[in-house]
Amino acid sequence: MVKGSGANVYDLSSLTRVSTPPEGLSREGTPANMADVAARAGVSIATVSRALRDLPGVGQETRDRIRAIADELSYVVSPEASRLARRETGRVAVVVPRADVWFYSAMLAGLEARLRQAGLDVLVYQVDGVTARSTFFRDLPSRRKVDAVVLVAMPVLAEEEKRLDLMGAEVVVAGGRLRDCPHVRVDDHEVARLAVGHLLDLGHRRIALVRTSDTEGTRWSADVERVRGFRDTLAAAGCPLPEEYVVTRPFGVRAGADGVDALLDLPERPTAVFAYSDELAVAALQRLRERGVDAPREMSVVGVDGHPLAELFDLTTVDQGVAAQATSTAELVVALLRGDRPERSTVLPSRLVVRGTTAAPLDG
Amino acid sequence: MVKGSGANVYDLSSLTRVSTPPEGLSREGTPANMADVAARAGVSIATVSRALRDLPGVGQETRDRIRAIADELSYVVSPEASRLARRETGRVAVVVPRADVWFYSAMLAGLEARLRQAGLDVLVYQVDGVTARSTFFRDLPSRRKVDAVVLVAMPVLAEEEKRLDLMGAEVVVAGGRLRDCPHVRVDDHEVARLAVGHLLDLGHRRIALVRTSDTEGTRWSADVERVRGFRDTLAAAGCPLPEEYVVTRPFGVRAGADGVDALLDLPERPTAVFAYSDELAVAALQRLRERGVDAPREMSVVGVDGHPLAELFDLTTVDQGVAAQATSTAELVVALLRGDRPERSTVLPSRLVVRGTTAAPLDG
DNA sequence: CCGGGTTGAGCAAACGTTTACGTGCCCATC
DNA sequence: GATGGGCACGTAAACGTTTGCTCAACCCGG
Repeated sequence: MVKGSGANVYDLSSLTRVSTPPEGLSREGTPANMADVAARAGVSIATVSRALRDLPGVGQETRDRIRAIADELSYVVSPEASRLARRETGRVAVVVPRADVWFYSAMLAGLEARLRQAGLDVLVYQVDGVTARSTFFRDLPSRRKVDAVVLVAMPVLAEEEKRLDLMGAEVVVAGGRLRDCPHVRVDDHEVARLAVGHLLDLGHRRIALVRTSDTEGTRWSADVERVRGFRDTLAAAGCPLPEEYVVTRPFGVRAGADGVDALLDLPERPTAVFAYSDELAVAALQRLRERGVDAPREMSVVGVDGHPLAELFDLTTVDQGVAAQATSTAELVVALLRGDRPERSTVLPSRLVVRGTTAAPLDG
Repeated sequence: MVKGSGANVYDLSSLTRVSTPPEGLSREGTPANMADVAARAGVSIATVSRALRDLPGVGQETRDRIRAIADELSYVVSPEASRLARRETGRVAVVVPRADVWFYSAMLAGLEARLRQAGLDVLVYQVDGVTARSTFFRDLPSRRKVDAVVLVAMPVLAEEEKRLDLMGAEVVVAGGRLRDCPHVRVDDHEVARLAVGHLLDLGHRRIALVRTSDTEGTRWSADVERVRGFRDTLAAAGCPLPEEYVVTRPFGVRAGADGVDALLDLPERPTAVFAYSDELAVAALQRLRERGVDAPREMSVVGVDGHPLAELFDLTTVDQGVAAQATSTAELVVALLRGDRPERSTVLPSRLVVRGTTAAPLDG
């Protein structure tokens, strides 16, 4: 307490309604302020701020005293006030089509874990369907609420892309790419090549693809590339690809089963199926079983993802390391917010995991 | 700049660094302020605030003009400032053990959807394991950041419960109950009764339970009640229950498989299994198949949840209406924040869905 | 013409921090 | 014994809204 005409430099009127701070937790109800802590410690608000944030310019003794008092009052800073003053929110929005689908929930889980470590809060936005998406990009509900937005495998129309600039936050893409946004993904062409290459190696020549559609006409990079990888790999091996071998079904738990049905009813059945995701593949396996078709003897199945179920069902799959993608994306976000100039584009490896649902075909 | 001596009441110095607002989006970079809008409209900040929030006291013409200008500048309020002033955050924390497990992700999805409708943002916290939980309750990282906290099926120690009061926000529980917190759940005793009752009706007498443990010693109400329901129903029917028939395995995708293994190796096998969740049940079915035990002929299986996989695998289950629980919880939160006095405790119905994995036992 | 009610709008004080600047004070240095 | 440089801390101006007051103008019936 250096200068000050009297002892009490901070007259009570400045202390937001504190008249006689009771012994307990400041005034009833409302949580303690910095002002309360400052008053008790007999220092200025500025000093409290510095002390609590480990900034220099505060004596060790004062610092300890302030700490103790803050603790006693169980004081925490008001994030609103703090962020208003420092112009950043400490929040990141994670945008997914829906939170209850494994791929997205796994991404969300990984992102949250890593971002939390960095002291950032995670806001979830579910944006599903074309209309929800267009409203999202029209209103940009996350504007000014977050420091960064992570779009998880979200297809975006060209005109919507333009509005990204208005977001007023770093935009990062996970599990695909979009415009010139920094992103983290796997090489989906390679994913398909791994899966189909494995089937070719086993001797398959009649290989089908089962995928789900967004039913919305927007092309998502991962989708496009995976299909292209499928076609390219077959073409490179000189395999014919009848159009009926590419089956698209609306997203849902039955998609894989329906896809298999279509394939089994074909005059010339494929001997192997490349399923777009493990969930699809598991559903496919189940339907095969129901129809008495033995996998892998009569039909091989390979999925994509690295879903826990794949292990359970002994499913051959291309693991795209969702957890790694999530962590890497989170790190990208953190680096951008710190003002670093991180690698703007990371392509993580995918890995073929051979299990029991693929084998050589019965007939050559 | 107190009382305006001239026409320009809001002199530029108050307009945060605006010297000559260019035609475009206010000053470069930084988003537009209310002050910018006010200046352009030639009105006071207060009027802008009222106009944009549909508060009375603004002429229709002025209101329209302000709206147009705000639109043109693509202005959005700063949530920090707004919330600092009105003392509420407009945010709700959803706390789950982990986001990548179906039950929690489905809850999260349902909560987000409904809360978003109400204009609330959703912050996710993953709090898994006993140490993470104790830190969570020690630091209460969500303090002052949210208006309400939704704990989703989260076991809490007695001493941790005490700290809930410090949260400084409404605390609501989904999928269970806790202290005197308002909550939404199903009757888990009834859930077990439905499942086991169904098996008894089919003629089973040797019925086992497979559950997962949190490995942490904390008892979660739903767990306790489900186990009790299981025991009570069997007891009421005069069924013996050897202790080996209650199998607990650590959480994970293998839990169901491991549980089944233990049961199959018993000298006297049960004829039916009540699985704690559909994921467990599906894993159990798979292991039965691998070991050549036919379900339901040699062993009936019933799960709990209403997981999409249950339909796919034709699994008999007790649907606990996760979506309904989520929605109902969200509505409870909204009502509490509005200051209503809603029903503090809602018990939603659960429903037995009979499918193909349960049948009469082979031997009486 | 007058008084009272209504309406539209501005003033300024919060809200609770952060931070660029000051300002004494102590101590080492020449 | 000045000089000057840290150090510890205080001052006050942001940060961008919300909201209780105040006030002028206008309308209308009497």
